[in-house]
Amino acid sequence: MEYASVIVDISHEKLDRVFQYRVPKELQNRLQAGMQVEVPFGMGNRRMKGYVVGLSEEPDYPPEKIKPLTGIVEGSVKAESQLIALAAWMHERYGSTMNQALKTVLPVKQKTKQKQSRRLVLKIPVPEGEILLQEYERKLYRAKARLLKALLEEGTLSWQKATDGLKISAQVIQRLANAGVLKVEAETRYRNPYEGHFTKREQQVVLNEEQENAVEGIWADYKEGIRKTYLLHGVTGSGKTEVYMELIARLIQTGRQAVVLIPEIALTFQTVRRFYERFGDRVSVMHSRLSDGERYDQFLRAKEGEIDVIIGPRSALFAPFPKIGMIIIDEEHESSYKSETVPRYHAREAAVFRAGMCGASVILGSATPSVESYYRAKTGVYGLYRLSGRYKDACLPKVSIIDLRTELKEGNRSIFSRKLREALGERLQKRQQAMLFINRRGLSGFVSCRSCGEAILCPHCDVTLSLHNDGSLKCHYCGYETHMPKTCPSCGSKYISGFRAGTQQIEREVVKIFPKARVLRMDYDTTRTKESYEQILTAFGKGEADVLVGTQMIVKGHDFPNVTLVGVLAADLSLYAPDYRASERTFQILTQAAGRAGRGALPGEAVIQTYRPEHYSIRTAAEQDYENFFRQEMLYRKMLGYPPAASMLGIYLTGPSEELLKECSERMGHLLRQLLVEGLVVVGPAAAALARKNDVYRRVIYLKHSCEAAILKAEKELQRELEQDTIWQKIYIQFDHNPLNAF
DNA sequence: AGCACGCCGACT
DNA sequence: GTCGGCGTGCTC
Repeated sequence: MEYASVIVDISHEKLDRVFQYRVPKELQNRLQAGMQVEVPFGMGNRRMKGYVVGLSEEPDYPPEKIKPLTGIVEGSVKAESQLIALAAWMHERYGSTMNQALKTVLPVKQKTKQKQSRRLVLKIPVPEGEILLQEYERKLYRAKARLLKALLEEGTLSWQKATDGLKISAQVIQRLANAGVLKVEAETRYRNPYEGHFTKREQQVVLNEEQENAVEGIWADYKEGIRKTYLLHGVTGSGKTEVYMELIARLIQTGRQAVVLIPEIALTFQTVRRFYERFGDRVSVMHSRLSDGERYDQFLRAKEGEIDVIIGPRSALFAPFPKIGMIIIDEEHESSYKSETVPRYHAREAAVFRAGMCGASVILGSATPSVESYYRAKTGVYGLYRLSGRYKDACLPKVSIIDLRTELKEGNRSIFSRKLREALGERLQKRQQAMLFINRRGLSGFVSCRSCGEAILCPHCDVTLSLHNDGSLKCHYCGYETHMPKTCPSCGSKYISGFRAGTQQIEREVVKIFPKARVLRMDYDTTRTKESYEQILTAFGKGEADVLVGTQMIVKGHDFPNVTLVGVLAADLSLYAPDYRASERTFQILTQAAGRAGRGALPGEAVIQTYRPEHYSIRTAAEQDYENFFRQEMLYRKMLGYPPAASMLGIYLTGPSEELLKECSERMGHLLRQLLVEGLVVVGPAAAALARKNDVYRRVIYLKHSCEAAILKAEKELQRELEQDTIWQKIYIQFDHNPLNAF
């Protein structure tokens, strides 16, 4: 193949296309798609890196204008053509440049890291080397002679020493390597980050009837060549992992590989151990603590066929396995599966696409499935299996809902209800542990009434209005604006204010009431580093504290058998996030929180305090009734045209000038409203939830339509319009399909 | 993105 | 007359 199609490593729309380069003869047998190359670019022929996305015999461009590429980037490897196709899909679907898509998909090794960690090893017998050395000296091959001499003396030489100390160029090393005189080896052989911690154990796994049913059902489909997506809906502790492992064990027998995606936070010692004990070192674990180099090594192992299973966060999806048979996404409802940076891909969607290419099945597991996935399962798009029993007879905790309005009426102004205070005292006396959880995710100063519990909502969007410093209330979806009222619009009470409560206050309050209690606090302030996060959890697990106070992070991950009480301080807080997914998140977080109590032999109890005890997501979470929650939530989504009842596209506009951005966003809103797409709803423009970040202003427009094809059509047409005027080049525009979080 | 070409204002 | 402003256009 004489010509290579290259995407240059500059993320700019104007350069987001392939450029052809001639492949020098000596590289023609080595160069493959997916590799990184160095090319001369532009009139100054400045050296750029780029990705090879294709090779061809014939040029598509006047051959006399085609320049030769200058080299292959050290350490770059051939990618599965699948991964390039996946990048192309991401580029298309999420509107990133091809370069950005390739960068997220292809493993790249840090050049500096590699140099230090490589060494040269002599590969021929010493006598033979000495003869060769004489020949080199005779022919005045100075560099080769110098290198060979050093190797004959030392046997091995670090790359660093050879290049810097002996001034040997990479080309000379390459040539000697090709001649078989030496070999370049990675100093640190593939390191297995968990090696030695666990041993594989042959174990008799006994599945219960529901687990058996799921495994046999999915496996029967698989054997018949049916590939689809399944939802495994199993309550916490019902043994989803056993189902995954059994399926993986069978899959491996057929010579295929499996990818297991896990939210970073759930990637604990316990999870990892179970996989190691079952599959031994044929498993690789990706971990945020792995350096880029180590991550790359794991990918290399996958490529070389040294492993069958890879476990990791969403990026593990890009493991270069030759033949994936199953992709498993555990806790599929977790928002960490959606990338927060361009390309804003969702691992679930990307997994389904990749599975389609390589003939794999996808298994989504969750105790509280996302509304989208459950909707698809209900409508028959996904297969559905249920696990309803907790094993070892552990029973679900007893949940009580406390109405904080009643507490207020009866004179209790404290953040603890009488019930919670009593329960807490009881645990302290019995030397059991308790967790206090404050649900303050995505809070941006909403206003609620302490008397009736109502929050002030946007009359158009049904999400909470945000209180701004100037005293105004604004909607982050449509831009509606009003003044902060003096009294509650629904009941007239004057107990109305922005809600302020944090983990520090709770900690202080606990110590005030129970001076002897040992309290640990876990929130963004106390967990700046990854280590402190684990330290706190370990300390609490060892019983070094009686009470753990924290935000969302305490309800995910670790099991604490001695915790018998979970208190949710204000369950409705997350209901007021300015975001249509607020109810769904509240249900999920409350279900998870309640599930933390009584994981061991002792029975558990959960106390949920709220101003809105009648809200369906709080009620159904207390009853652990997903089905009922889903029914009510779908009604709401249908009524207001939110996903999955409709399709939604977030258009994010950012720029340094507030006026220009405002003008552009208004012009875009106008353009969109003039598009001839029937039934298209244009919401906004409005200031983003985070209206300014690092002095860059942010605005949003949302598109809604009952049919996704219409949204895609509108997006295409908008993009065509945007090319007509250079004004759009002055701001940044991003597209986000079915956004999960407020921008 | 970066770099050259090019066409107008204020300066040794 | 020249130096330098940044608008426009191109990059295999």
